[in-house]
Amino acid sequence: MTTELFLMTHQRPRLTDAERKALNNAVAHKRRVAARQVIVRENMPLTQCTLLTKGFVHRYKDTEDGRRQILALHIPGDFVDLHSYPLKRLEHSVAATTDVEIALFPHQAIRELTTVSPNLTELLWRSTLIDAAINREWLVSIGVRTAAKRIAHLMCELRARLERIGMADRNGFDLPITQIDLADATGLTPVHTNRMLRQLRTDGLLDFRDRRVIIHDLDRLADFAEFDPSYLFLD
Amino acid sequence: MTTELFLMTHQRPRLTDAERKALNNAVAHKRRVAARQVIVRENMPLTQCTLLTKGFVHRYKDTEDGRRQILALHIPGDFVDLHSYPLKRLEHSVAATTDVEIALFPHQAIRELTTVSPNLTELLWRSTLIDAAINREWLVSIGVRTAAKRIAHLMCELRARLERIGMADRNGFDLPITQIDLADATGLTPVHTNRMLRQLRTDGLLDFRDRRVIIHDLDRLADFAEFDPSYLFLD
DNA sequence: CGTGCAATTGACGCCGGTCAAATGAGGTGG
DNA sequence: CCACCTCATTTGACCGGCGTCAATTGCACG
Repeated sequence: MTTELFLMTHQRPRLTDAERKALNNAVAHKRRVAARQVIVRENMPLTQCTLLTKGFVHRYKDTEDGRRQILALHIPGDFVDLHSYPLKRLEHSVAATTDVEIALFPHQAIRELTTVSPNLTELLWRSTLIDAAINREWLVSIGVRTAAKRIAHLMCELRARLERIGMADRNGFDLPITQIDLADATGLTPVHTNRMLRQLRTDGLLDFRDRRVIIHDLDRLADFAEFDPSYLFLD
Repeated sequence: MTTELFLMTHQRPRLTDAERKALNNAVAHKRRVAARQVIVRENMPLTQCTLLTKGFVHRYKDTEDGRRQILALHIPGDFVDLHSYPLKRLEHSVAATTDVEIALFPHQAIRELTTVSPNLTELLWRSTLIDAAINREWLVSIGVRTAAKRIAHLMCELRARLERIGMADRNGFDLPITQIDLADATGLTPVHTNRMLRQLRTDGLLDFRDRRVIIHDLDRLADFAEFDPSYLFLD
């Protein structure tokens, strides 16, 4: 089922089988997109939403002086731009990090869902707000945490999110992004990101190489990063 | 009308008079809160939402090492914690910046609104997502902008938002926050914030003193800050 | 085998943080 | 009405984390 991972990560409010089926039926069609291709361009009028079913996607904003801030990293099961339904456009862009598979939901179909089921409305709404909570935690990271802790914190977050869809365990996970992506997500330079990764590796906290994160002692890493997952609303 | 400023700042989707009235009737009661008092505490179960009708409020998170990151500044007409309706708790705290007046909406009343009116649902949902868009723009600010530009950008944002509710014009606005608040919002230290304010003043871009922002040339300020208001969805 | 991009490392510089102290303004109690 | 306290603002001196610049290495791919 296309929406399987999404529903797996959103346990509340509880849905009836009819509601689950209705959500799944709202898919208009599916698409594949190649790595590094732009999926949604900033400020373009939108009429559908994107659910990520396979691969990784990132949301980002380019600045005048050629810098890029990554605003979010999305994993399978994430409703990447559900917020385009009430907003009708996005103020940032979305691109495929890896080769991906996506499912498209016409805004009109979502509106019908919200008309029929307040329960489903609440769940979809909630989903967009958990994304916002993650945005805020990143604000805290970039605002007050040191470079090494920012990276460590992000890794803890990704691990927790990936674990829920069966793509991570306590010892690590595959992370198909570059150090440049990681730098743009944490507000650091690639050079300094590299140095901090080396330090984290030397300290035995984290080993990120060849697109894979290896964690030797998750508790110690979480402790170092001051990671408290309550902002993820994992429930 | 309690919801007057809120409706003034959310023009779409268009509401019928009945919908406006229904929203207004969802207010359970009003309260005053003194400056610096906490209104919502992190992770406490919530059963109602807070609409700010008078004064300023901020959302923030404290870190273990005693630092504070301000996540949002709210002005009259803002639905400060509407996101608590789908989330049932907040992962951050909310406090009164000044003496404030607030109106409280029980979650149950909001649920009834969403059951009755998809239109109203979309508007409320949209409101929470505009807050999220502002969070993301702050992420860009802290992630890639220099100290002076961060401050200038925030001032442009606040001016634009305040103008819409008649509390600012092109020449400036009252801003009842301290330099410490400003520092915590921009991810800077109070000392450096003070230095940057002096520089902005010297450069003739911005004069923030005695709780008032004076702008001599808005276009020049916006240009310096690379301020593009599209993320505010002002319409 | 050349091309291009990611990863890595060293040298150096600067933006913004830290520390410390002075000034000023508002509030409160004697 | 003044003494005193508290907190915001301001400034100077110094420091360090992270950025900048530049070069090298490694790897994938055509």
